[in-house]
Amino acid sequence: MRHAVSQTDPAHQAATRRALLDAAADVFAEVGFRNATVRDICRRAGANVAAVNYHFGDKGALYTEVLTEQSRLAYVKYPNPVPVPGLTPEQRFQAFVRSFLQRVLSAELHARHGRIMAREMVEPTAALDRLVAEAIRPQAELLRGIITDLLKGRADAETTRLCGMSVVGQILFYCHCQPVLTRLFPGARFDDGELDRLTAHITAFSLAAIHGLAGQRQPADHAPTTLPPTAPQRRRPRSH
Amino acid sequence: MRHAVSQTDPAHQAATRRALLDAAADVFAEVGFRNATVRDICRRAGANVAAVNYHFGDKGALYTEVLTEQSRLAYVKYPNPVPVPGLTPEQRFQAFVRSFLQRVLSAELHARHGRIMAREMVEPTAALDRLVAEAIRPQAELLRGIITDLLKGRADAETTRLCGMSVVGQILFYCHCQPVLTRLFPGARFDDGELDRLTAHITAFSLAAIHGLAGQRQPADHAPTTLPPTAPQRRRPRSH
DNA sequence: TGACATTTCAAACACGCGTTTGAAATATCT
DNA sequence: AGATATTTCAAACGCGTGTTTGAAATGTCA
Repeated sequence: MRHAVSQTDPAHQAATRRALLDAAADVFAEVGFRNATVRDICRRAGANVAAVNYHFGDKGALYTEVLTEQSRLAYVKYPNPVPVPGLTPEQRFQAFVRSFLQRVLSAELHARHGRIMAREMVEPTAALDRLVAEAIRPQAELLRGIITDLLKGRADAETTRLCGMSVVGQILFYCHCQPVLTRLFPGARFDDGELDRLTAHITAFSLAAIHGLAGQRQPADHAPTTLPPTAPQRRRPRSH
Repeated sequence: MRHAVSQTDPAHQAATRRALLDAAADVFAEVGFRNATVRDICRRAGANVAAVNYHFGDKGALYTEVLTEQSRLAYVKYPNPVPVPGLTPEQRFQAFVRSFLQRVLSAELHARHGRIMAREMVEPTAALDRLVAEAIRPQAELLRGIITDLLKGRADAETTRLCGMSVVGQILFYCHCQPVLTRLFPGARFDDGELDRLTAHITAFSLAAIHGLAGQRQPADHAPTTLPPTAPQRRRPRSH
């Protein structure tokens, strides 16, 4: 080593940028875009107030970058189920619910993705359009395909769509209404520590509903409640 | 008549107060508490900037009053189903879903209640504790009772609770995720114009699910999809 | 070493916010 | 009519915000 890394060398520059992104993700998840202050973000990142404007242009550009990165991180860590040929629609459905809940509730990701998304839905910013196009719509299409298979052609497109929203509504509930839930059931937890329980319930509830709407008999247990999570979870490489 | 009502007479004072409450309800529903400005509220109410502080003390007290009033208005206009002895649990369930959707989506109430509640859940203010105690908890208890009857004692308390959250999650979805829905399905509407369709779907979906979890055969149609709304809708008297 | 580029920093700027103020306007009461 | 209380209003205050600025610090390279 030649000398200690000083404040203005490239390594430290990248570190400042990274620290800002991390601090901003926390702050935006905690209080939302409008209520977040640049001063708070910089303080947590150990940087000067002017750092955000220097590295990202303005507060809005920083938010967009945080949104994109957190979404990407969530999908990399908890990807959607890959369409393995042998799986039944019921198994694909359970895997879909589980990975969705993980992305939204994951403690390891500080539930950042879910919290930021919840705020973005109730109080959209300019970034929502891109988010819908790149993340939400593919997700909706994936679910629609699974539900179409589950219904075995016994329901029209409108019913299929409504079923999809019933499923997503159940999942997002634990993310959107967390403050109410903690007050309503002070002892209970509704985070990713309860992931298995929540996955099992939403899957059982929804499959019973969809099978019922399809006019089928309720099959006893062709949807195993235990299933390898979603896919081999690889960490993405550190480089960018 | 003696003379035109002037600015400082008691009638006009009450009118100013009322105009502030109305304008504030709109603004809080549109942009939330923190993003709402006293100046905007006063401008819409046709009042001076100082009017809020004079009539309510401060912005927070105005918000509390708006929250209370909008909640009361929603429940007065769309009350919970009264427990008529002759009704089946399925009928009570449908009535519960319908009145809940009405309160949250009602165009006549400008969807104020639903929008304000959605914001309060994602970004709670000091008023949330009282709201949970006075409005949300009784609502949860009512639903719990109906679901307990539907399950006919064939599920434990935990499952009952999870079923309740599945139902509420489906309902609130149309309120919380409106911005996403309009982008995802540009042609479709998810407001109280679709009340009958949404009520029918959520009821059918949830009853099929609950009956399935209770291990029952799926009864063909003991839950009529048409039902007198909730209760005779009386307007509350104008006096206060 | 000296010229140049990059990054950091303390300080300040411009603006919008909730709130306060003191006077003006009007109604009420004797 | 005169005194008093209530309500409205324009103006201002104090503060926090996102952003800008110009200099200082540090790196690179000839």
